Amino acid sequence: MTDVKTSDADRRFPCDEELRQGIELLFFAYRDFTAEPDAILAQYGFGRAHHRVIYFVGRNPGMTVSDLLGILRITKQSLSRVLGQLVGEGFITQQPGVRDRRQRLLHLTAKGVGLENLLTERQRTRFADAYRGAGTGAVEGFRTVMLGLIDAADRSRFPGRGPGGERR
Amino acid sequence: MTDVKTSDADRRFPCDEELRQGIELLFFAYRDFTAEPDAILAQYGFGRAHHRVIYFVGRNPGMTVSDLLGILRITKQSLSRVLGQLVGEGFITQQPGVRDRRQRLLHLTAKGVGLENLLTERQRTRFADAYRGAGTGAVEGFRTVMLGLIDAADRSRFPGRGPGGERR
DNA sequence: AATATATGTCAACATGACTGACGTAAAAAC
DNA sequence: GTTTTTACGTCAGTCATGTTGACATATATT
Repeated sequence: MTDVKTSDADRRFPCDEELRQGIELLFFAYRDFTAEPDAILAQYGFGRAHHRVIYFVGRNPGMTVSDLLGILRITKQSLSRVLGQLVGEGFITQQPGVRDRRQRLLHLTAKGVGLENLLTERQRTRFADAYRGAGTGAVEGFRTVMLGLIDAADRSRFPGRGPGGERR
Repeated sequence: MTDVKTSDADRRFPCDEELRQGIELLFFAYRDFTAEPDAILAQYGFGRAHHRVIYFVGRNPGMTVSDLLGILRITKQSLSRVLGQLVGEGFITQQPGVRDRRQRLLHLTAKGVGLENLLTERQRTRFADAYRGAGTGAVEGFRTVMLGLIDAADRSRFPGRGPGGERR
């Protein structure tokens, strides 16, 4: 295991400059990370919101509308328009849940999988390049810091390797 | 220096699961990172766009409108509305450049500094907690990966420590 | 003197978020 | 078995933030 140990001396108070660099890294990374898919989406008459829905439904097949709302943290009215378009244009299907027939379980269609791949491909490539250039130790560090930035309640969405996330 | 060396064996191809976790880490981190300031901004009748302007003007006093447009990557018409409000309500001042009198050099007023601190404070705290919990090695890794995600043209905005960023 | 640059402005439009109100079907509780 | 809660949907209106396109003005540059 890449178990770079973290001494107590390592856990000092970060200075203002470091913190602001973090803030800016996040801003620029997000800006550039979303730019390519946005350009593709525009050709379909879709926006970033559509990508998010397609992405998470692709990642969690059979998820409920509530699940999706919990991830996106938007209102059902906001989701409704976007999801409605995706269902209407045949990218996503809804089917009643078996245990609970009030639920509409969401799945990508073949067409939906195609678009998901097209969009996410760019983002995967961006991460693959960044990861490969950085090495696994850096990737571990990246993961640990990112988990620390995320609200504690949502850290459990990232199970697995490394103590960084679960602690605290 | 914290010079964790990165062997060639370390630079393997990341698997799909790792890449998707990266994508999701970025989504959740950005979502949670912006939530607190957004809530404060709403009380001022402002939005996230105002925060971005206040942040970068605070960080680069005397910057030009062009500089700001280059960072935000939005149109001047979009910026105009937001910047106009901030100037109109006394958070930002514009003064003609000395060398080039066409420029409007941007500065925060005392009121602007106050709001900037109020907003950015939350984000700094979030980063401080994440950094302290992770240790300096992890922070280095975070920085390296984030730089790799950012378009090469903008990496020079993050000078200094570590080889991770300048290479490539 | 002509051209390019830095900035601003008017107008129209799209996206994606919000609130509030109301409706329906199915599950859960009493 | 009736009531209540839950999951989901919908209509209507509003706001913030982005877009394009056209035009204006002052100052630098050629």
